[in-house]
Amino acid sequence: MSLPHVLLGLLATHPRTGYDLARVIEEEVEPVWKAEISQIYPALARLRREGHVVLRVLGPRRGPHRNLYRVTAAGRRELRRWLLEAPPTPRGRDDGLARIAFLDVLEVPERRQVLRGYEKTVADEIARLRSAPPPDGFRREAREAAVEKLEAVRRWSRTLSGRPSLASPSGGGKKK
Amino acid sequence: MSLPHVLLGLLATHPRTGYDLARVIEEEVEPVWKAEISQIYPALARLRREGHVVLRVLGPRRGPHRNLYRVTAAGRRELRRWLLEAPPTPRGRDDGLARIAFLDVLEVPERRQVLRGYEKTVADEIARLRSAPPPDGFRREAREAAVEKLEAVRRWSRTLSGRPSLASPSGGGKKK
DNA sequence: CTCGACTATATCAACTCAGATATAGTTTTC
DNA sequence: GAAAACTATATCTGAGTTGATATAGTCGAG
Repeated sequence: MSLPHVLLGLLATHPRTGYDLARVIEEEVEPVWKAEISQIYPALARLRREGHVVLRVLGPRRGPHRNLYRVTAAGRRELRRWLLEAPPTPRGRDDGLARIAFLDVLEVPERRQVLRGYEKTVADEIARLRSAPPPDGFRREAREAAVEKLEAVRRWSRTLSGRPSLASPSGGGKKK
Repeated sequence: MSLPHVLLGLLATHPRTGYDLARVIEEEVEPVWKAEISQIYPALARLRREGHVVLRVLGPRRGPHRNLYRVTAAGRRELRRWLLEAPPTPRGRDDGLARIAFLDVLEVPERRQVLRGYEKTVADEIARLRSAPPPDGFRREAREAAVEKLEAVRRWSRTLSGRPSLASPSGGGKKK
């Protein structure tokens, strides 16, 4: 439900084409929200139907023709409304942690292997985000927050791996 | 792509009905993975078609009849395969942070308001997870990792709110 | 004894999301 | 000058996800 609002947010500073939006999302808002180009075109069409954006067709200066989208006053109102609305509780979906949750079914050496794999995935993503040029404004802040989340799970994962034995979970304690 | 594997993971310890699975997911694996009951029934049917679980119908001891699902050897193999597979890079989707990313379009007092709302959502979720009884085994570890993520964004958000002015992002610096 | 809560299965419509494919002009590289 | 890479729009299939609704038996409260 947030993709249309992300698009409105990006269009709020200056008008862009669908293709531009896809690039900006990938480069600047990615850890916080992502979308395939195939998702963006229908979303823009819908925003247009709802009167939140208007479209101007540009003659092909270079390359094929471009559809330039611009936010309307109604679009800005809708963006404000969404921003001030309370966010839903965070989506509970993390493929890496889901694997960790069922580590009991594996033997101890395999548990270590899974943890190493998880740490690598997280570390790679942190590296990718750190090496990319930081976006402007609060998009930069949001990205930093995303990095903080990743750093937190990395620290946690290292602590778990470093435990003398992964034989039994929760540090071996079984005080129920 | 992970829901079937989460179901296999839960069924690995003992057989359960679809309804049981929904309850366990909600209570124990929620911050890491979640699913509506309407998603679980078709997923079980598919696991059954694939030979990863088998079904036994129980006569209605109390209430309506129950369909009890049990993992097969093939199901355990599939679970192991998934566990040892490298996890995909974490899903980039966070409704709360998405709002933060576009804070520039608001006036400073409204920015504070949004941040307070975000902090409240995060704090509530942390409280909810802390107050719930901790699950067994690595499910507990996974939940703790999820809490660590939330704590990280909470710390980050408080730092941002505490800045003398939210007038310009990135601490007011504009070194491009 | 009726009402509401709980257990339990199941389906449906709508929407979101991912990946592939099609088309086509422009620019860059060898 | 041909091939590859880039800009740009668009559609389609399939899978994932949500929320609503239907059915029906049991149990406890009033």
